[in-house]
Amino acid sequence: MSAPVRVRFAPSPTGYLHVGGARTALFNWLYARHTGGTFVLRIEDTDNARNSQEAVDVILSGLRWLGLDWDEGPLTGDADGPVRGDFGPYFQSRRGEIYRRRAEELKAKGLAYEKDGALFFRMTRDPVTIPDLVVGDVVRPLTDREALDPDWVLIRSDGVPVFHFVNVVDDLEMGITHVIRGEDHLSNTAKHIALFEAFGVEPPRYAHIPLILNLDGSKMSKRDQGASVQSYIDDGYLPEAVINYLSLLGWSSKTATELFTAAEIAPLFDLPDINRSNARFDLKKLEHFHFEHTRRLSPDRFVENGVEALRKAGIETAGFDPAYVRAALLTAQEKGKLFKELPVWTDFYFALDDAVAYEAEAKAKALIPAAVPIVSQLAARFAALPEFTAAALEVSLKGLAAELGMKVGALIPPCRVACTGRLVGPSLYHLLEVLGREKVARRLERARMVSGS
RNA sequence: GACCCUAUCGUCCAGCGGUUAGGACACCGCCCUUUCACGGCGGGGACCCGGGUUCGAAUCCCGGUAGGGUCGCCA
Repeated sequence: MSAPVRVRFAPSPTGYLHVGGARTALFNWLYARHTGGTFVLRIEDTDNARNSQEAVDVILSGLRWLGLDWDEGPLTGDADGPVRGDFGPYFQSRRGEIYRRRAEELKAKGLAYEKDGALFFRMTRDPVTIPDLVVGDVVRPLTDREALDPDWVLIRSDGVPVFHFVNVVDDLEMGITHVIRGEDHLSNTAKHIALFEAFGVEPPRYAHIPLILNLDGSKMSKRDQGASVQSYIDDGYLPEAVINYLSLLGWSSKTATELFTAAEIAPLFDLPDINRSNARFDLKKLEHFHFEHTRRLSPDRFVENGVEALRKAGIETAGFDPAYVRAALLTAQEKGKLFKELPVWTDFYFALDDAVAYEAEAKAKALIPAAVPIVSQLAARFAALPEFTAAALEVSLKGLAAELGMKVGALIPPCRVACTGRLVGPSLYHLLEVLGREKVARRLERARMVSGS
């Protein structure tokens, strides 16, 4: 029937991957996976001044982090490096010969002419109808400015071809069937369609997706909260959370659940279901998805991410028993915090010589003279426990509270601060079990002395 | 200035001529609870405005308004 779908993500290597670009890549990826088509990655590095291998690497690593694998395109940020696919080069900076050939074709057809050293395209004066899969048919007449001089530059006087030209030539040469891109390109599509017609070929199908704006409705620029994919990596978000959240910006599964992985979304995803209105970026909801996905994460991956997060915070876990590290980190999984915050929740497990760093407020509140008898009696009871388990510890602590005629809530803070240095943290009894008899004993003893002084 | 797109709770979505306008996030209250959370229960909160069409409009049409986008020898 219809030709196999070929879509592409064509970022310009500006040094960072914009969240809007990430969603464009995601929608292209989803459509390719939905249709069994091909997802192409092409680097639009015509603007030599700001191109570098590092800038391309940022794009590649961002996409890889998100799990958006491409079927064709560069394997590294090196424009002359290894690629996959038969439609290369995948860097526009390496496609000069193709652009020259296509420019000659237009000149031969009388549709392009030179003026002032630049090559101009003889643009149609008639309104162009843009059939869009998302918005419907859009009729784009010339604006008043354009009407003054409808022709536009294909190749600048310095010999560098402009975006509209290379974009169309590449889509044509690479056999792109569906152009899924931001709505900011909608008006310009008239130029692109006119060019395809000049080449005598059918334009691809277009799907212009709405933009992502800041929460206050302003346009999202580089410095805005959440604009860069790198910020999610740095803050320790789970990529599946970012994917999940982004997929729901402008698209809806129309099902009861909103919690999905990219692989689960692909079968449900289709172009006509995409919204027409812009969406605002709400970090709170992203955090919600992070929470949900984190709780569902396999223990192995959670521990792996956790160890890395601790390392970034300067806490080395290599010197500890792997089973201990694993058990320690896992007590924090249900909290669903960003991995950047994980050190605050688990650093006490790795305090050298059990010299727990007491948070000022926690110490002032819990490690006071009144805590001395509590801490020493707890220490005595814990020491006598046959089994050092969460369940036994709970019974023990609650039993002591009852005997002392005190509320359980009065014993908790001294014990928690003694062992963790903080007033909040993982479930107390579980954390005690993981720390183990020796560490808990040493920490209680130290807290007893600190409280008495 | 011209042209294009859009318009449902604070936010993201559902709705596609007849619904008590639904869900999620956020927010508020209560319960549970060793802290913070989780969880459970409950609550407040929206169809931008004005005209049409229709027996009947959130849904269709027109206008206005507002927001966004485009009109480069930037991408």
